[in-house]
Amino acid sequence: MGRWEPNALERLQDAAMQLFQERGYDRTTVEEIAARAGLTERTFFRYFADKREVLFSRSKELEALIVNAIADAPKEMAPIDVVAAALEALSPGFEERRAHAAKRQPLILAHAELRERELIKLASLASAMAESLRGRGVEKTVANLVAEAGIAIFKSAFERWVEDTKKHELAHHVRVALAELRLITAGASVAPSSPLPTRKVPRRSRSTSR
Amino acid sequence: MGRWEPNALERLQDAAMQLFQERGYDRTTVEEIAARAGLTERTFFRYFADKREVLFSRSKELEALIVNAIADAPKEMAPIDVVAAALEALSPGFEERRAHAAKRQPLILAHAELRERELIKLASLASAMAESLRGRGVEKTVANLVAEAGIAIFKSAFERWVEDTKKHELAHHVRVALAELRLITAGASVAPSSPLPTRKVPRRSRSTSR
DNA sequence: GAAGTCATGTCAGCTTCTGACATCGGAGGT
DNA sequence: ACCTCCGATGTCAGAAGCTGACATGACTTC
Repeated sequence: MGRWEPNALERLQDAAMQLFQERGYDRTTVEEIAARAGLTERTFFRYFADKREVLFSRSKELEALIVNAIADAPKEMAPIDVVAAALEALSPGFEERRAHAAKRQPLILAHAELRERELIKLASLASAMAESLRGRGVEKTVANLVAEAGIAIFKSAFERWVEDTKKHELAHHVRVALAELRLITAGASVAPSSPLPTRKVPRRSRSTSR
Repeated sequence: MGRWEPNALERLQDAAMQLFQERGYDRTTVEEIAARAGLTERTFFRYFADKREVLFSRSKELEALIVNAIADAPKEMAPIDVVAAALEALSPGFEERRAHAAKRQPLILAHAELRERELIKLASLASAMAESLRGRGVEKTVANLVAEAGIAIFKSAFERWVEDTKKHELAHHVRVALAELRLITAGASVAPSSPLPTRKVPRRSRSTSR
């Protein structure tokens, strides 16, 4: 494998985070990041397709985790519950990185460029989820909508998790968001019987996989 | 107002679309676009913050339409129905531009840069919708979720509208998407009574505004 | 017709990103 | 030990996107 100093990729990521914190994202050049990592600009672009990617390289792992969780869920489980369970399964991994997320998220929110990148990562995640659902026999348009609903739940849950001073874990917020989504869509049309229930945060419906 | 040849902005948009069709997005430079419009590169960047924006300048109008439709909806209407009605209200405007959308959408889907921009426009739309819902007294987290659900519905509906060989109007697809979303979330947990209905695409629940 | 205003042009420069080619340092074979 | 190969990194040149500062030209207004 690699000779030279090891972990070039991580060194670049660390250097980037440091510099973004020190001077802000747009007053940091790729050349500076590379220099701090003891590398050259050209090498940076061998590891990351562009400057933004240095903050998003973990997204493929996330995608894999979710896709697997969806594929492995019990056959009878309803698609929306499968997705919610898959999101809950991310909880431990997120818990480890709460501190990192707390630094990273404000940075992303402050820069449209980075917001865009985050959004396309989520869109890619949605596609992967939809694909995985179709593997379970869910029809295409439904799979797409469930995946989008899953993203909506995740966004809502993640946002609250980051801000949560009580430090509830992500899984908790996922359950809350799903319950809220159910309340929201529980109007008429499908089951014209029961008018919105009053209970605020019902117990979740299913267990987490993995 | 402006002297010189009028409609610089539209000339730039038209030139851009032409060139993107002829050579593709990334083999078209801003300089070329400006030249075809009879202007200079510098002027292009006075009208559009970056190269991508030339394809997205109408998004603010869209946002305004939706925000107003939400604000003007009847008091008693459930938030999700308010949003769906607002989306249905866009139908006529979209119908006029079906041909344009048919050229533009494949272009966007083929280029990650443009996908990103589209996604952030939708995110901005979601924020605006949530804000407008809060103006109706909807609680913050609920407003955010309803807005995200609205975006999910819109994406689903728009995608099908673009591909629809039968040329149903957008409003129709919005109703279908909302109905599907209701089926999806209609599991247990909120109303543990009725097991998933079998009907595939139920009639819509509410009327459209405008 | 002088002054002012606003859209546009000109120019210089930075940053991001890429292709082509050179180099360096270890792995493995002999 | 030596040679050869290969993969990670460096070097260089350059295109394209984007910006600030300032100049210019056209049309309005008084």
